[in-house]
Amino acid sequence: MARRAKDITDAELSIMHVLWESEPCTVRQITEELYEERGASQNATVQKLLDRLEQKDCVQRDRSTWPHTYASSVDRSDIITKQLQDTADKLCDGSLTPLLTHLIKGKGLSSKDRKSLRGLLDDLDGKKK
Amino acid sequence: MARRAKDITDAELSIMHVLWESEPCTVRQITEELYEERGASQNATVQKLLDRLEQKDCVQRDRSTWPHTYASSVDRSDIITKQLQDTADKLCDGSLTPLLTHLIKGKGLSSKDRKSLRGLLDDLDGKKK
DNA sequence: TGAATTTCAGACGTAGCGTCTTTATTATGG
DNA sequence: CCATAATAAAGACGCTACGTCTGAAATTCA
Repeated sequence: MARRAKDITDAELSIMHVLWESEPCTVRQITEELYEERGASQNATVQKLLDRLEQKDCVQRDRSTWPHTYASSVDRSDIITKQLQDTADKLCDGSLTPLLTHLIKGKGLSSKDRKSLRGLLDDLDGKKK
Repeated sequence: MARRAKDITDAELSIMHVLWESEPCTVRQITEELYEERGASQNATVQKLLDRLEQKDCVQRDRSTWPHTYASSVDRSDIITKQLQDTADKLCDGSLTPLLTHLIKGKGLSSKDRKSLRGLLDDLDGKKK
């Protein structure tokens, strides 16, 4: 089987969400944000998830502080890009355009959305010209 | 952890691709398509994957024929929808619009693409009016 | 009926995930 | 300077899913 770069799991993603909201963070802060009661085990779980995120190059760890502080080294849009490219690879031979047309054809698009998208397209056309 | 509807795995997806190309299919046909040499074990693997796909309501199985024949009961665009919605749920609070703008802002968009997208938007506006 | 094919049920090894326990390390208040 | 609390580090555990394979029952056809 093809060995793709590791995906971010759900539990890991919940940690990324905390970091994206307020960086940098200590383990303690993250645990308090995610768990109702903060015991030793919850702390260790968060720590482990951070370890793995560090290995995946998704968070940066500052060992000069005590306690260590963590900051995200990828932002939401990086992950969106990766995810969309992944979907395109698996389902559309790698081309993103089918995803786009699919999204546009879908229901949940208000007239305001359409307007702003048209604006984006205009910008692109303008720059290219 | 949240229990989402099962995703289609890579091996399962390769089977779906075969079905999407030519339905209905027997196990044998699929195996021949996917494996160089077709032994008993390869057959069983394909069978098992089809079993799981059936459980996930992704393929339909016709037990009145011999050998049984299989046909997809979801098409590519259903899975694209699910996948995009999944991404939106995880990364954009469920809204698809960020994905769209993200895609449009991305590089790989030719002027022809932009033109056809604009056409799609026009169609939508027209119908709504 | 016998041979070949297909179906069915179940097992296996591997891997990842989320969690937890234990031990070592660091900082801090008395 | 020591005792205590907090944190870091390392590793184990149970679970689930995945892809694969084996062995036995069922079905078709010559």
